[in-house]
Parts: sequence; C-alpha cells; structure tokens
Amino acid sequence: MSVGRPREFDINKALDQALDVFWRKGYEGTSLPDLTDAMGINRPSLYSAFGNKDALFRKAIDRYLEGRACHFHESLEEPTARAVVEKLWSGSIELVTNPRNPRGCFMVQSALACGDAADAIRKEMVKRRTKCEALLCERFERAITDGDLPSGSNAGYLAKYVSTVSYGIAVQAAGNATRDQLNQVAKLALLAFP
Amino acid sequence: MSVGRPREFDINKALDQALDVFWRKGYEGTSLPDLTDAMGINRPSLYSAFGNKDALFRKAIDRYLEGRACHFHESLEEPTARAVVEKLWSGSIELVTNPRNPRGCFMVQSALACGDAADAIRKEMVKRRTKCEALLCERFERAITDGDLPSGSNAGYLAKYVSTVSYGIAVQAAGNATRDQLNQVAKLALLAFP
DNA sequence: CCCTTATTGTATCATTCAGTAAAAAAGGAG
DNA sequence: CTCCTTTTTTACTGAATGATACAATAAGGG
Repeated sequence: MSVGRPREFDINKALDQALDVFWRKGYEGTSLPDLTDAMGINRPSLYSAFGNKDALFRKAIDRYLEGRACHFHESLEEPTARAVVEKLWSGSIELVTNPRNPRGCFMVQSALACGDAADAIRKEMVKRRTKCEALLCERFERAITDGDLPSGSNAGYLAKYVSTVSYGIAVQAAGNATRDQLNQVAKLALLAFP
Repeated sequence: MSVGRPREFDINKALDQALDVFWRKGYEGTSLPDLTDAMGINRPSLYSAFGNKDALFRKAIDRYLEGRACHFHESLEEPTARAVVEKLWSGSIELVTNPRNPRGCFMVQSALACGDAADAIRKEMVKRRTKCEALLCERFERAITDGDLPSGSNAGYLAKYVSTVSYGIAVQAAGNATRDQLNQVAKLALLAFP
C-alpha cells in the first residue's frame, strides 16, 4: 500500500470534470477556480496531482481521445474506407451533440486561437489534429492498395476532406445545429466520397 | 466642424488593427495592452472611441464582414447556386490563407468556446454565423424556385452543408493547411452539391 | 484672446489571475 | 504510542486583468 495520507478524490473522475470545463470554456476561458470547483478539490491538490494548468490540459487531451472520442480510432478499423468515414462522422455527430457533453468538439474549440501565453497549447492541438488526419490518410492509402478505393485516389486529399467536414460539424454543433441536421449534412458530404 | 481637440489616429485604421489582434488571439486571448499596442493609441483613447473591449469587438465583427470577408455577401449575387458556392468557398480559402491576414476565420475562431465573462460575445458570434447561413438558405430557395436547383432540393440542408465545409476550411487553415490543399478539398466537396 | 469641447498622457483603481509556502490532518510502519 | 510520508487546508504572493480619474493639451467658436 502507499504510505502517507490517502488522496480523497478519484483522479480520473477529477480529470473528467476538468476536461468538461476545458471543453465548454476553452483553455483560456477556464480559470483555476473554475477547475477546482468542478473537480471538487482545492488548488494545491490540483497542482500536486496534475502539475499545473498546462499539464492538466494535456492530460485532458489524452483522456478525451482515449475516452469520449474513442470512436475516431475505432472507426479506422472498419472494413471499408466508406464505412470508416460513415462511422467517423456519425460518431462525431453523436459526440458533439450529446447532451451529456459540452456542445462541440474539444479538439476543435478548446484552443483554436489564443494569446501568447497559451500558444504552446494551441500548437499542441494543431499537432494532435494533424496526427489524427495522418492516421486517416494512412487508412485510405491502405484502402487504395486493397482496391477498396479507386487506384487514382489521393489519400491525402480525401483525409483532408473528411477531417474538414468533421471540423465543420464541430463548429456547427458549437452553434445551434441539431443532430438531425448534422446527419443530413454528413449524408450529403458522403456523396463526394468515392 | 467638430470642436475640441482633434483625434490623432484614424478610427478605421485602429479598428483594423484591433480586428487583426482579435482574429489572431481570440477575444479572451486579447488583452488591452495587446490592443493599445497594435492600435498605437493609449487606453483612454480606446475607451473614448470604442466604448470598451466588448464594444470594440462588436465593431470589429462588422468591420470584418463588410471588409475583409465581403466575398460572402458578394457571392450571393452570383447567377447560379453552384457559382455562389464556388465563389464562397474560393473566397473563404483566399481569406483564411492570405498571408496578410491571421490564419483562419475570424467568425469561427475568435470566440468559439469561452468563459462566462465572454459568453455574450460567443452567443453574438453564433447569431452572426446563423444569420449568414440563413442568407445562404434564402439564396438556395430562390435557386429552387428559379429551377436552378432541382425542385426536390432542401435549401436548409444545402446551406448547412456549404457552411459546414466553410467552417471546416477555417479550422484547417488555423492549423497547417495550405491554399492548394484547401482548394482540392473544396473541389471534392463540390461533388456533393447538386 | 478667452472659453468651450474633446483627446491625450499619467497614474491608479479594485479584481482576478496562476502558482506556492507552511501548517494541520490522516493514514501506515516501527 | 511515536515517527514518517503524503494530502489537505488556509493564507498568501506578485503579476496581469479591464476600466477610470484627473490634469495637461490642442483645436475651434465667439
């Protein structure tokens, strides 16, 4: 067993609460009192458990991608490129319009444009989004070699198109778009996919 | 003529500088020193000319829509629905990747998710984006009655699709996407348009 | 030339920000 | 029990935030 006074809160539960706040208010819009209130802990506990605001946010990114947004990695395992896209978009729409979550996509809206102090966070989000698009690109390349996609297809452009629509859906959801509307959008967007 | 000491700066030029800062750093990421430095004026001049940070931002919205982003309203006057979409997307791509501008779209990234203090600004941006989409919808309805679009088309869904792609392009541009890549995306997205 | 009016510069306001030092509290080990 | 380690609590730090008070300044109107 661990020695010392036992931690009185569940660290993953607290991380989930922090993720929700960052998701709703963005990195810069979230203050430390916002976080400690939502997490139900006080400031030194947050610092000892997570480092600082920056480190907590980075842990929240991982938590998001491995948990609430796991549909992305799952979708890559679909048998056909088209099925990948269908699952990716429908999963995204479910995620960004789920009443249990803040509206919109954490990866898109939590640090899209920000001041100098948060620029490293913004860059990190750019890198993460780029990474996801690269995985999608690899999946499409595989589909091309498998003959699943036409041999003349450009996997890079297709991946960029698919993620562009995903981002657009995220922005729509951050506004007033409904799940039905976004499903119609995705249905339409799928017409452009080979 | 106006009495009193004459203003030493050009109010529209200062507003353009403020717009650029808000565009690059977002509403919350922009501090008053950021603004006064960029505008070349001191704080009381800013307050007397524009009100406060909130009011200055709202004036920047109008400046953006009537100036740098005027391609949107212009595109509505194209003769066919398809030409509207082509001009809208190509104009957006030009705007969000223009090296003279901050990367990305002001309407998308300056207040997508933020804290309680800026929530009114966020809502205002949602309203403005919704308004633009409504104008697009009206244009497509006209195209349907004109026989330019198939009579079975749903103008609302088409407008939502077109704006979704625009928003996605904006997010891509806030990352590392190049103009050529986005043009390819738009070309692909156009395949889904009737 | 004085008076009115508006802008500018300086200096400051109270508040909030992220981050910490130090003591109290809660367990396990001896 | 007493020591030892870790967490919690309270209180606090210096810096940055948005916003103003006030006096100096620069023009036009009479």
